[in-house]
Amino acid sequence: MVSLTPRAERLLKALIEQYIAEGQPVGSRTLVKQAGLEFSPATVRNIMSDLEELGLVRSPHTSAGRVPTERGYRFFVDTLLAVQPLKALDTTHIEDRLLADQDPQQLIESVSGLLSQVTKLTGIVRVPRRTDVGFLQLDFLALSPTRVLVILVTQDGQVLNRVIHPKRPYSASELQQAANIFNDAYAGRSVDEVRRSLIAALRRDSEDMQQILRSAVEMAHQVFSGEEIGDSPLFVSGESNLLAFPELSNTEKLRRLFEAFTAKQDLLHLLDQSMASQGVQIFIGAESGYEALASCSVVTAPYEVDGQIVGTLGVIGPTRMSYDRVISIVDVTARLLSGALSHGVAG
Amino acid sequence: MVSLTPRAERLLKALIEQYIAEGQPVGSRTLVKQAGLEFSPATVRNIMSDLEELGLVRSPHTSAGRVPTERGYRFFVDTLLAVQPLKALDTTHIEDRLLADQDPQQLIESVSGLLSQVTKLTGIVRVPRRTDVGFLQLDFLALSPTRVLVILVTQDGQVLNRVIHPKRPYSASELQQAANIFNDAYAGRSVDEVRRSLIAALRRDSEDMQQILRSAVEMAHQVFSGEEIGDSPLFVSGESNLLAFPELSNTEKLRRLFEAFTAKQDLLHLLDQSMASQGVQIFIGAESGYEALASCSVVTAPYEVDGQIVGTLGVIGPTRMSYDRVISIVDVTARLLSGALSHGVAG
DNA sequence: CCTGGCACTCGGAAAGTGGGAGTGCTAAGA
DNA sequence: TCTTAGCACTCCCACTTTCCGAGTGCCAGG
Repeated sequence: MVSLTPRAERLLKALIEQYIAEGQPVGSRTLVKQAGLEFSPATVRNIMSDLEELGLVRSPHTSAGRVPTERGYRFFVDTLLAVQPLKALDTTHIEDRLLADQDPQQLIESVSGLLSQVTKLTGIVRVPRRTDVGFLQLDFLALSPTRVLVILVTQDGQVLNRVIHPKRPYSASELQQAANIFNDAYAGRSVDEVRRSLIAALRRDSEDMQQILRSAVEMAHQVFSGEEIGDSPLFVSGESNLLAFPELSNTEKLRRLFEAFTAKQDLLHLLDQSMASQGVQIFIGAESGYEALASCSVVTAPYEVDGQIVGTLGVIGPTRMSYDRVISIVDVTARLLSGALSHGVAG
Repeated sequence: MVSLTPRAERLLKALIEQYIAEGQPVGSRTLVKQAGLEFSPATVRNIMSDLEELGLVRSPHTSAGRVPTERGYRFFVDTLLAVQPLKALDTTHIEDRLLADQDPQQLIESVSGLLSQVTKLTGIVRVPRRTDVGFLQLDFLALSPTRVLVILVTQDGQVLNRVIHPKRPYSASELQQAANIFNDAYAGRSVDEVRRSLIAALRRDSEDMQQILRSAVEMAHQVFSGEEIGDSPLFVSGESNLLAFPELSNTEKLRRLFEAFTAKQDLLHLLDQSMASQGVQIFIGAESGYEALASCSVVTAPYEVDGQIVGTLGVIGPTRMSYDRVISIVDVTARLLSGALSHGVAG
């Protein structure tokens, strides 16, 4: 939409890079020196004035240099930024960290920590709990006469457990039998299907069922109706990295941000959006639409299992972040995670 | 050790209470007015001078009022503080929150959130994973030809699971048989015992064993040797509450503190100490022995299951915290949690 | 031993100052 | 027409100065 002369583009790029590196408003003289431009500060001033009219930069005050606006960052990211591939060193570092951990669930959880360590920002990962996953097995174990441990296993290896308090005591063999009947009845169906059938079965007249299956259905229902299945938890790591940025150290802003990390609601919505599209997505400042994320940018990328997008990971930092580096890290991490997960499932 | 005249005690108490409430150095005049003392500011000054010599208060500078020292807080907590019982309202609030959640593991986890919400400080809970707990059942489930899900259940209802990659593929019935043999062999022993026997069994010549048991032992070993059992995770909630305190907003201090929350190592050690003794324990400032906790106090209390201490919970806040309130909240929460857990196990 | 009085100290807010970085504008040069 | 040097101007920031008030310590009298 905005079109600039090549020279103006070059200038804007240099300005933003300088500002990202130093965090100080950039003046015409510094810019000429730093970027090795072949025209004079006066010319730079003229061009910067144009850029200011276009809303790509602004001066905090008359005698300060220029600072990128959110629109400026957006233009920079869309048009000027050539994301170069990560150094092999970094890639292997990430790869090593991802391969060290074999259990898919743990793997995904550890990724937020990995992202925060590599970027020195805050890492976030939305963990999928697919509800179309296959049901594998249910177990009833008596812990005490009134407490039964129900263990639900899905075909992708998730294990969910819950302690329930049945109406009457069951013997170990009764529980065993109930589990067997239940497993036979529901083998191979998806978790969603099982949940629906359970609800239907509970509505139906209990006379239709064997007494023992009836009990099994009742107990199983308490696990299948739990929030854990289909719930999408969010892992956030490295919040304290953000304390290092002076532009965020405004206590009120920081407080809001940290509350958003705790509440997670806004972040979840944001990551949902990201899940709808492929590749790296970038939300700069107000673009995210959440007040708490003002003066922050979020870089996200979905990850896949066997070609299907199942979750999102990303990084949160100040708008003044090293976009090229962060983008490539997020991108590579998403790819490597997808690979590790698909690999894991396949063999 | 230190003994004060009743008047000096009264003065110190009033001073500390005032300082806790306002956060500003307390002058002689304010103290007289605020605490309704029947002697003059000059007298108060004399007494404060004595208190300063004893190291219980200090002035930030010549013409400021007095501020409690850590020693002063310690004396206050040990001698002057009469912890009044919590209002019934608060108690029932905590009680409700604790009863809402039935699963012991979740219950314990939610307590840190509860503590942080009620105190507006940071809540911490050390979750026990006792290794002397009884082994209940092991399951082997084939996820794919090369991936076996191992599920370990203890008698207190903990469920641990791990995906392993056995050397050769096993059929479902082989796995079932292996689990049966294993469960028969180790039924009723403690997790620790099982772990030890597994190691011993692996050392012994494999000729002694049935081939199938040998496989079971090898696979089980990978789960029992995992760090999860006997590992003691730590839950921390409400870190961002601490952002509200000006005395901590020094960025460097805050950073250290948040890093301690992430690393958890120091906190774990501290809570271990607390677990060794009964009742509420208070660590004021440097008493904790951890640099990161400077100008913070930690109030902890162990909680029990059936009369035996299994874990610790507590609150971290600035040294200038409302000790009486925090102490009673921590105390009540520990008692109620103990009750809820013991109740749960018993019936 | 308490208390009023008084001199003293010190921090912090308010106001003043100078320097420097940076701008916009203008006019001359390419 | 575009670029550039020059210059006046602006404004922040860091520094100093000033001033006030809160608070202290000490002394002398009750």
